[in-house]
Amino acid sequence: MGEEAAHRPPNQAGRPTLDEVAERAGVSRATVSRVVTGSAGVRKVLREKVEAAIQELGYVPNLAARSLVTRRNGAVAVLISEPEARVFSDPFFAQHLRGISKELTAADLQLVLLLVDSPDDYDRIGRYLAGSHVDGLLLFSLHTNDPLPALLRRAELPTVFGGRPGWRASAADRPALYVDTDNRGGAQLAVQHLLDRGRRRIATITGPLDQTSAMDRLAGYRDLLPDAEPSLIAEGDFTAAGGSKAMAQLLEQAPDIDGLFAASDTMAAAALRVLHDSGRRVPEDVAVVGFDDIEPIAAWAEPPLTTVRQDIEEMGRLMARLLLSLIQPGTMSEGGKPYSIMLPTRLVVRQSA
Amino acid sequence: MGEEAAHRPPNQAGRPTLDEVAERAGVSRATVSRVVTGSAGVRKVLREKVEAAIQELGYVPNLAARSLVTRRNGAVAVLISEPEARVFSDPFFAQHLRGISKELTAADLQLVLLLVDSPDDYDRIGRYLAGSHVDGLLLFSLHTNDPLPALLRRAELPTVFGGRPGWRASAADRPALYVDTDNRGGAQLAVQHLLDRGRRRIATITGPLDQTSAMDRLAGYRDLLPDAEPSLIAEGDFTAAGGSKAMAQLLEQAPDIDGLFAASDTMAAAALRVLHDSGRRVPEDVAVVGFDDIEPIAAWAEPPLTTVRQDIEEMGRLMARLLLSLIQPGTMSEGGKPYSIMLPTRLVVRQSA
DNA sequence: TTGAAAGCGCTAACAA
DNA sequence: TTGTTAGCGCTTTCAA
Repeated sequence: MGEEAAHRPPNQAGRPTLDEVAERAGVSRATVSRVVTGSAGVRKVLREKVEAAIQELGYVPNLAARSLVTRRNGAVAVLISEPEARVFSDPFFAQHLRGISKELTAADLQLVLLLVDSPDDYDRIGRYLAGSHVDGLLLFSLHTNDPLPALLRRAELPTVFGGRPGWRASAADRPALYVDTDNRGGAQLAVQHLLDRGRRRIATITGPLDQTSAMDRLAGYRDLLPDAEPSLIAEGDFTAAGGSKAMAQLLEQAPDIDGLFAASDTMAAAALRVLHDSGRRVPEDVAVVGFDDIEPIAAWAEPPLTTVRQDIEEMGRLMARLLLSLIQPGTMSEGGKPYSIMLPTRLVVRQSA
Repeated sequence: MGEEAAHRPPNQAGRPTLDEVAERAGVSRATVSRVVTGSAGVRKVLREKVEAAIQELGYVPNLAARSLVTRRNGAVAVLISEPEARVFSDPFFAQHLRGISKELTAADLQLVLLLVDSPDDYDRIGRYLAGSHVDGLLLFSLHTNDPLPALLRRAELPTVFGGRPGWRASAADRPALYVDTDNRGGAQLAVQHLLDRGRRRIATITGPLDQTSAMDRLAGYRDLLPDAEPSLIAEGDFTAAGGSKAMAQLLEQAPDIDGLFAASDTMAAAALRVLHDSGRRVPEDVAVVGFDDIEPIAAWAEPPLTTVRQDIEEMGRLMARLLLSLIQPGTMSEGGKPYSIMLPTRLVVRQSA
């Protein structure tokens, strides 16, 4: 009972604290802290003593304690707000995450994944984001009517968007930072390729038109085909089911089409099947170009898809880097202000067009 | 200069603290804390006063401060240790994550995603896990020679495995908790279906045999075909490329096969293509059964794949629930000890067999 | 270059 | 039922 230790709860799973390291190394807490944080001004002798003690004890700093005083959390949230099944029917987000993870890892930041499932989640997410648990936010897949931007304005969290956000910014807002694929240019590439192949009745299956990526791809189509009749355009939703439906609709409205630009590989693959079932040959009767270049879909489609490649992993990496420049202003090599980024696309020619 | 506030750094983005709420509500810090944590014993009058103050100030508790004293973090790590591209060529992990996220969300826990990319990462991951930043760990995709288990033993973190771990436990270890699919039973389902269809020369393409899921699926095949010759078995790696190669090898070794069980849909789809290119018809000449039932692959294969369905999202959900029972012993409804779980599979019959 | 000491925001004994 | 008080483990002035 007289034992000091008996009164204290065991520290976290018996892990050593900074004080214990200090005692072992025969220095003060402050010195150990300096060594751990890598700040200058510790003599080599002492530093080595401390490092040895850290090694022997297996000391690992407690992040909670640290961020309580530094007001930094060493963590970044990734928020994916896509209630539809689409998210999980293609590896789009997985690739993004990989890119993000690589970059964050290099900066020693943790990735906290926030998935929005139902509208109820917005509340919880809002609380979390406001709770100063993360230093920044990477935000995906906004539909134009998404309630998230409002939440964000309150949280005042450094944020980078994946894909150009679609809402009208009010004059007071800072411009949103984003990383996007050149969707419009990519669509132009696709349509130009179809034109080069001699196609003249070129239809398109769009994504959901409340997303900028879908809108931009349609805009690219229209750039080259300003006079396309409405019957050549069908709205899909980036899913296979939506692609099938849109393709069937096109075939009904314009049975004489000889080219198709589908705004995603998933929809293109579905269209391929509908075309096949209708007795049309690809590419002989109808040439098809997709978008994304998602390998298991595009390369293994029947026939393999000609498609517009976007580098998703690179997008993720750049998003992370942009966010880092926001929350660690000194760290980044570039001196200038951070800018939104538009990544180029390129055409991958396989057999469908 | 005489101002108190002038000496203090602004608190996190100007966010109110517990003290400010207390002052505003005219109560003590402790009372506010009681209200916030929902612990009993606060009069209704005071509670309402506090709640009003919280509302007005927009107070959100600082998690770092809280976990510093509670020694709980309100976060769970998901560690995916799969250096190969496979992870990102099928939606396997995305589905898992969704299930996990749902369950964790309900328990108000955050999901911290840890991705292992290169061997160097193990070090960082080990440090993170040891740094008491998370309350538990969900661990995926262990190969039998994975260095992770050793790291874990040191970290002493409550852990649930996705898929039965493959290493030999030493007697001293607690048995590992895991959630797995009945891989062996599923494989039996697949082979039995081929037998029922009258196939007699049934080959299999396995996964990488340093993973238990692959080993178990092969065991299921052998259960029904104990006399299968070695030439009917080819090792793949769950990827499309590996599936193609294995299929080509099988065709060479045993050109007369009339049935195939591929241990993943991705490999089955690749095999389909090789079979097609070799002039064989599916299912007439060779009937094919896959494993997973990953929709965009299985349903859209040519022809659509008959396959063994495993409920991946449910696996994720159960993993999370199991972990919760470990780290919140009181909370779970079941009184008993936590057990490893084996999920059933079922055959989805489409056109390939 | 080093150490002493204050305090980050919160919870949880303990007292009242 | 409420308030007082003592830290959780760490960084960071400030003095020595």
